[in-house]
Amino acid sequence: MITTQQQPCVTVDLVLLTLKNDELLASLVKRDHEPLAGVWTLPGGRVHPDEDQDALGAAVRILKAKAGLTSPYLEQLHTFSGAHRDPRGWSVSIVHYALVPYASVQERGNDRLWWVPVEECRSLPFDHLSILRLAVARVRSKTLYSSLPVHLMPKTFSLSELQRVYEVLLRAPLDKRTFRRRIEELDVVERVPGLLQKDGAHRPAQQYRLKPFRAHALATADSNLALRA
Amino acid sequence: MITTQQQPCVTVDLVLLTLKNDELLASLVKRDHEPLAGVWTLPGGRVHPDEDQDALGAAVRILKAKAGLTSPYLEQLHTFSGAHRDPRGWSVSIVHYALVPYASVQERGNDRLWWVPVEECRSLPFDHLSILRLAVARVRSKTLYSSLPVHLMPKTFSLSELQRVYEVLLRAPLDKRTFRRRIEELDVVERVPGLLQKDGAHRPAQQYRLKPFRAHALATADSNLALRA
DNA sequence: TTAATAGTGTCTGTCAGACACTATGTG
DNA sequence: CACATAGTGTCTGACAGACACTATTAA
Repeated sequence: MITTQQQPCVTVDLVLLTLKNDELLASLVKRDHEPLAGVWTLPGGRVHPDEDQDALGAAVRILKAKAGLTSPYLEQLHTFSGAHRDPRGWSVSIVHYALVPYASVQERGNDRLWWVPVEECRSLPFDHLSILRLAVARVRSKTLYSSLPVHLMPKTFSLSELQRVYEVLLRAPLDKRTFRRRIEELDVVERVPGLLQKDGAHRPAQQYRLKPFRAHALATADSNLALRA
Repeated sequence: MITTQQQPCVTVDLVLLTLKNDELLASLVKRDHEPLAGVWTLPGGRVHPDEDQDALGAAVRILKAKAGLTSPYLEQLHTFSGAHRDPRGWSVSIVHYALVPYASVQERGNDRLWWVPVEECRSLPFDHLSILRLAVARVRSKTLYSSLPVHLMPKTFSLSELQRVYEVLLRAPLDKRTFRRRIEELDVVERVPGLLQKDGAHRPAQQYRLKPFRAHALATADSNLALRA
């Protein structure tokens, strides 16, 4: 493989995010090849032209292989490239980010995944720290004006729980009335008829779920365009 | 690994946009190689690992080579990839978009560039029409909340001219007072001291220019994050 | 009853839109 | 002067934030 050097190596890396105990977590895997075998990095892998339709397809495949997840919210983030990001030479990483409910992470308990609070990630190999930071920034930014965080929720949830998730992502308290008005306008969740959550000495909460047609949003491009147009 | 063929071809394509006579124009070039030699497409080319630092560097090089332009607003748009977008096989295009003042297009008059009103682009080879549409949508979207369109303006301009550009991009009339309040808040342009534009039987207009530190914005990532944080 | 959280009614300050007004040039 | 465009003052309706209030459960 002397000429492979001429053509850049094309990979897909993933930033897999979930929320547990009011903390945003990212998943890392242990590298099994050199260079840096045994070091924790973002999950990723080469594109397989023979089996992947496109980069999104590769992301789906890698997500399935490394995390056992099949249909979370998945969107292209940015493409990182250059001569110096990987010691093996000029490389391209088409980075995608995914949001997963912590419940589905637990279901498919996967020892090879390590979930780290994003705030505690201070160093990662290659350019993976910048990648992680960009993904987190993107999610926080979209949280300001979209319903993106619903993809971090379990199948059903209360509006108070959803508000808590927004507050964690935005690192600021939100007003209950304002929050509920916004969510209603966004029109992405619906009441689960008759389902209440009783969990303590207080009024039970109406349960909500993602509206069906939004449930498997695989955004291939800037889906926020529609929101503001 | 027998597999140089297996490695996808990595290219950078450009959506070069300018504004002339109240119309948004995109630039096309005539392909000089097969397949589709002689057909008009978006400018682009392979990444040159030996001379390009990264994809942005390749974009800058291609922009210089094909359009003679050196420092317009340039930003990564999206990466298009897959087995079916190019007959030669699995390919990756890291698409960037650039905004250029029509004045600088004229200076470096380049016969090989054809400027087409984006509304009139009804078909392009490969997936270039989707690419063009996404770029235009991105620019229009950012116009709603950012100062992006200033990069389409000549060195100095009046606020009325800038408003006209916003109106063309948004395809809607804007209120003068509201527009000027917004531009002032964005804090990206400054008065050119004492410079007035006299062009008719009416009060002359104060000239403005980009604030210096923003003049050469080469965004490597989502620069709109900062705007909304 | 109290405590705790769910959910609603409603006031108010802010601000975008609307638009009338003034300013300043040419002919 | 008339006319055209530049630029400003200011009113107002809509709405986000604030917060008090009611609702409903367990203990």
